[in-house]
Amino acid sequence: MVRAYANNGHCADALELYALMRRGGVLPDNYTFPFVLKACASDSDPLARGWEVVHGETIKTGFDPDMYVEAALVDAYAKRGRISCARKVFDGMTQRDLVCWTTMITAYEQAEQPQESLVLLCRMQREESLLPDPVAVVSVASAVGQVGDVKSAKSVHAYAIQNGILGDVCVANSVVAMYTKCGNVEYARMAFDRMEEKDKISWNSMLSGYVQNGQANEALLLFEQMQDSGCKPNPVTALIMVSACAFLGSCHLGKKIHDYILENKMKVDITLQNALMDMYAKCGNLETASQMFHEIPPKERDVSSWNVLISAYGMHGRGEEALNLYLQMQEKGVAPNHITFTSILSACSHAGLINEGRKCFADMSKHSVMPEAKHYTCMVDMLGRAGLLGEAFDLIKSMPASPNDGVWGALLLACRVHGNSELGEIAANNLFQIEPEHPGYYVLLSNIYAASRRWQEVGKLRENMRTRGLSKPAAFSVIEYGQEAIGFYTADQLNPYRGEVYRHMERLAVEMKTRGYFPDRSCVLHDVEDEDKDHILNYHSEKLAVAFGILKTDSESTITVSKNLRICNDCHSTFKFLSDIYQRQIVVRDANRFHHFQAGSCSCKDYW
DNA sequence: CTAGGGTTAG
Repeated sequence: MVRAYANNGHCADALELYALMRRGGVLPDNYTFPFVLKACASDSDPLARGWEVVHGETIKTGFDPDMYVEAALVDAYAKRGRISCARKVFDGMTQRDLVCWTTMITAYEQAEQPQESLVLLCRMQREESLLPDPVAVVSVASAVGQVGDVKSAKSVHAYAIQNGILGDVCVANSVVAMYTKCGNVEYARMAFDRMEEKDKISWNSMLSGYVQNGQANEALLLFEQMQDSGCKPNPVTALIMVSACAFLGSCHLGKKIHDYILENKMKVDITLQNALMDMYAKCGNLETASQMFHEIPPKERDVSSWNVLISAYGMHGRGEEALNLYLQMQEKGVAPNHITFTSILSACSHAGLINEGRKCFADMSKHSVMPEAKHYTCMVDMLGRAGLLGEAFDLIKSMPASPNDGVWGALLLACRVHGNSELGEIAANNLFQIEPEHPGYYVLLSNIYAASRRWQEVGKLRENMRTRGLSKPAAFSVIEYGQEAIGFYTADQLNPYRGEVYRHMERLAVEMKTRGYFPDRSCVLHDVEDEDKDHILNYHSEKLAVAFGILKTDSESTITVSKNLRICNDCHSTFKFLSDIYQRQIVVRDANRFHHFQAGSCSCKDYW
C-alpha cells in the first residue's frame, strides 16, 4: 500500500500510512524503507523533513547497511538538496552496484555540479569496471550538457552508438539536448533526424534547442513539421514556442501561437500564462501583458507573474510603475526573490532612478535574498549610466566574490557612454582574461578608442580579434508587416526589398540633414572617410527595417522593429528625427530594452 | 514486493 502511494505521487498519503503502521507496532523491513524514502524524496512540501526520522529508523532497525536502503537514502538526501549528506551515505557503503553509482552521479548533475558527476563516472569505470547502461548515459549526457563541452558530447554519443542503446528514446533525446546545450545545434539536428522513433520530448528538445541558441525561426519551421508529422504539441511545446516568439519579438507570430493554444483548448497553467505575458511585453504590447496579469485571479498569481510584469515595465523605461508593482506584491504577501530584484534593479537603471535603486539593493537583505553577481551588474549599470563611474568601480571592489564578466561588462559599457578610457581599459583587461573569446568586449573597447579617434589602438584590437577568429554576431532586425515578419541584416544583399529600401534610406538621410540631423559616427569602427561611414550607418539593419516601414506601411500604423543587438547612437537619433518628420510612431526593441519614438523624442529620454 | 533517467522555467 505504501509502495502504491509512493509510486503514484501520493507522497503525503504514503508517509501517513507509514506512520500509522509504526504506531500500530509493525516493524518496517528492507523492503519498506525504499518505498518510504521515495515518498520522502519527492514530497512537494519543501519543509517536510520526514527522511531524517526515517534515516534514524533504518539504523535502529538494523537495515542501514542494506544496499537498496542506502541507495534510496542517497537519492532522498540528494532530492532534498542535501548533497553532502548523500555523499556521506554513499562513501559509507561497502558494496555498490551500477544503480548506486548512477544515483550519486545523477545527484551531482541535478545539483549543478556536473564536473563531480564526470569524476564519479570515471571512478566507477576504473575501480569497479561497471559499464553505464541507458539510465546512466542519460544522466551523464545531462552533466556533459551542463559543462558544455562538444568533445565530451561526441564521446557520449559514440558510446551510445557502440553499445546499441541509441535506439532507446530517452537516450537519443538526452543526446539531442546535450548537443544543443553545448551550442552545437547542427549535431543535435543530425541526431534528431536519425531517430527512428520520436516522441513529444524529442520534438520539444529539438525545439527548445533552437530557441536556446537564438534560432527562433528554425524553431517555428520545426513546429510546423511537428504538426505535419502527426505529433500533437503539449503544454511544454507551447511554452517553448511562446518563448521563441518573445525572442523574435514578433507579436503576430506570438498571437498565432496564442490562438493555437486557445483553439486546441490546451491547458494554460500559471507558467504558460506568465510566458504569454512575457511574450506580449517583449513584443511591445505592454497593455495586453498588463491586462492578462489583472485577469489572473489574485490567488493564482505567483512570484513569476509579478516578476514578468515588473521586468516588462522596466524594459519599457517605466520605472515608477515597476516600483509600484514591487510595493504592491509585498502588500499582497508575495515575497520577492532573486529574479524580482534583478528585474526591479534593472527597471531603476533604465529609468535613472538611482536613489530608489540603492534602496531596493539595500532591501535585499531584509528579504534574505543574497546579492549575486547579476544584482551587482544591475547596480554597476545603474550607477555607471548615471555617470557615477567611481562609485560603480568602488561597488565592484566591494564584492564578496570575484566580479564576473557581466559586472565588468556593465562598467565597460558605461565607460563607452561617458568616454572614460582609463576605467574602460581596466574593465576590458579583466574581461579579456575571463572571456577572451567574446567579441562584444573587443568591440566596446574599440568604440571607446574610436570615439577619441585613437585609430592605432582600434587597429590593434581589430587585429587581435581577427587572429582569434572572432567576429561580432551579425546584426539583424525584424519588422512586422501585415501577417509577416520581415528580417533585415546589415548591408543585406539577399533581401528582395533591398533596392527600394536602400534608395529610400538615402533619401531619408538627405531629408533629415536639411532639418539639422548630423550623423553620429562614433560607433563606426573603421578608419575610413566620413562619407563612407555615413553609408555604413545608413545600412544598419534597424534603419533598413524602419525605412521599409515608412515606405510600405499605412501612415497611421505604428512601426514595430526588434533588433538582436543594441541600437546604435546614430540610429537612435535618426528615429527621433523620422518620428517627427513623418509623424510616425516607431517602436524599437533592442537587446536590452524598448524605445518608443514619437514627435521627435524617445521614451528612454536618451538615457540608455 | 526494493534503489537511478530525457523536454519547459520570469
